[in-house]
Amino acid sequence: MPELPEVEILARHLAPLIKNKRIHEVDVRRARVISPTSEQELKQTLTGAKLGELTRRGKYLLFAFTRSVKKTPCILLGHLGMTGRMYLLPQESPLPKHAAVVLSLGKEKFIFEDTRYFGRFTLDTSSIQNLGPEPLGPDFTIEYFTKALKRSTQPIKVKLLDQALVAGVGNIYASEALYRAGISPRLAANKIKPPQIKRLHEAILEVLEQAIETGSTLPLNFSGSGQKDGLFYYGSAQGVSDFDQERLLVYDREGHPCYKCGDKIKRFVQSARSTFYCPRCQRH
DNA sequence: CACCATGTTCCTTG
DNA sequence: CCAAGGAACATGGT
Repeated sequence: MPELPEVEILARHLAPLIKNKRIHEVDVRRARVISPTSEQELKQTLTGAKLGELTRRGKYLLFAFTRSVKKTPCILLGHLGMTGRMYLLPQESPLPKHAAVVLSLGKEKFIFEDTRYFGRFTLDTSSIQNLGPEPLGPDFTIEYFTKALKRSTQPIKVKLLDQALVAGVGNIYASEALYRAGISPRLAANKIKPPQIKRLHEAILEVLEQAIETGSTLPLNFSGSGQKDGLFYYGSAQGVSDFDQERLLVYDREGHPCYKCGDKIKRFVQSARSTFYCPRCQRH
């Protein structure tokens, strides 16, 4: 469930819960998620360390921590992949089936669970080196966006998923932003005219900001339940559907009427990912 | 059994 | 060398 807004919400939620907590024990249950860091290195580095700030970069979580001996601030990189979750449990609670890494923090334990194990929890920070600007930061300007789009012939929907263009947009919000901007997902990036680039830029900011704001005001279910993961952690006790219906205007709405014109929303595949759009509202 | 799924990386092709 | 496309990764839901 994790695109920028979900990761942002998670970071805000988790930050105060883990800050200044000492890591007493490190349990690596799936070595794949810590690679290329070795189990030995992770344990050696984290055991006894104290957690500090938790921040976000694109879809990545940056866990700052310090070790008592050397006071150099270090970073642990977290990524939720497609199905990752992070949350605290009471020390005595049973572990979830797909717990990948568990950190004992005293009375509680920090859980990184990930059914598909596509996520990461590693000391290797190389993957954030190639990220583009934060979409909600000062570097993501229309000028930057225009120049970057000019260099690509890829369909704009595919290009928006390129984390080197802008960091944090994923498959759901790419469709959502294009729908709001009224731009066809098939349009080549370098064919988009300035007025449309501006609209798309605005739409990206709008859709991400709105998702963060909405997520901030909801009762969230970070550890999940037996429930269908759906598209979010967002899920009140009552269920997810109402909220997602309001929040997502095109994604996963194939065959349903467009909220603007009533035409049927279409689905097709680009780079092996589903794209949803309204053929009438998004012609060029 | 078939197809689908929020993401990234690696390999191949052109 | 570079851009683009697709498969692989691993598990579960429908």
